[in-house]
Amino acid sequence: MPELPEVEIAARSLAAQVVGRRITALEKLDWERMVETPGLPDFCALIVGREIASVARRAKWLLVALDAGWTLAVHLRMSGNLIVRGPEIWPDTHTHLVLGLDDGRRICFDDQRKFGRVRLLDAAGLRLLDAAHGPEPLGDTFSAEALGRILAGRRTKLKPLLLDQTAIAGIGNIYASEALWMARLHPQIPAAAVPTAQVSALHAAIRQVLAEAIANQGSSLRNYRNSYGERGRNQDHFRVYDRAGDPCARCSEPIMRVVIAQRSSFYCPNCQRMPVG
DNA sequence: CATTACCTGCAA
DNA sequence: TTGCAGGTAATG
Repeated sequence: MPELPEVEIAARSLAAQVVGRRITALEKLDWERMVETPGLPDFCALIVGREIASVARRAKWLLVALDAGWTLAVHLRMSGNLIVRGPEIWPDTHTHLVLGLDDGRRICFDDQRKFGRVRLLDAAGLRLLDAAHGPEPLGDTFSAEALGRILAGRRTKLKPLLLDQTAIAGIGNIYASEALWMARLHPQIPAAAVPTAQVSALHAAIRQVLAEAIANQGSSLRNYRNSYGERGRNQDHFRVYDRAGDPCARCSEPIMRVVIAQRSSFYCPNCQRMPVG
């Protein structure tokens, strides 16, 4: 479910509610596989008593910085949400991890499909997590030239490369299709075959699509909610994602759905042509 | 590169 | 009943 924009909104809405609060208890954990590291006794012992210093995002990871140098790293995967609830609301069957706070509220990790994961990392662990990901597409270092270097020499298809978190961080299945439509690039073009002018177009498209989605509070197709439990509205602005058969906004040709690297992909067969050859 | 696995729920 | 879902890791 959540890609960069959704995780960004989740981080912001969580920060607004919990920075400065102290974690007083691990009140519920009914899906132990959710905690990847450290082991459960250590996780519980280390997290209780920590104060929340800040909340940030790296790639699709939520980073909750705690005191004493620890960071709670949370990956929402397909259906996870971090939602802050008051003491009067006891969460539902999809709430698998609950952190009690010193003001009586709780941070609830809801996850219908149970793919979400958390890690409690020290500074070294955080550096490793960071180093495992490509550049932030909305960051200063992500230039058109930087994107060109990422594409150069790669024989993989363009869309799967956009989904590779070690190449570029944070892009998922929705925004890959959306950015390719905006840049008029066929999703199956070999990455190295993208013409230079189109590399610039793709760079701009990636940034525009992600920035628009953040401005719209993320996309809520099914499960996604911010940390207040509210839906995003970017799903009302998709140009191609989940719109097979609809007319292209540029040329009215019907949008196609194809499967590339085992993922649904949406594109306009007229606007997004493969170069000849 | 493709397949399978991890899970649950929903719509066709 | 089947297929599909915003992600990722582990296998041939």
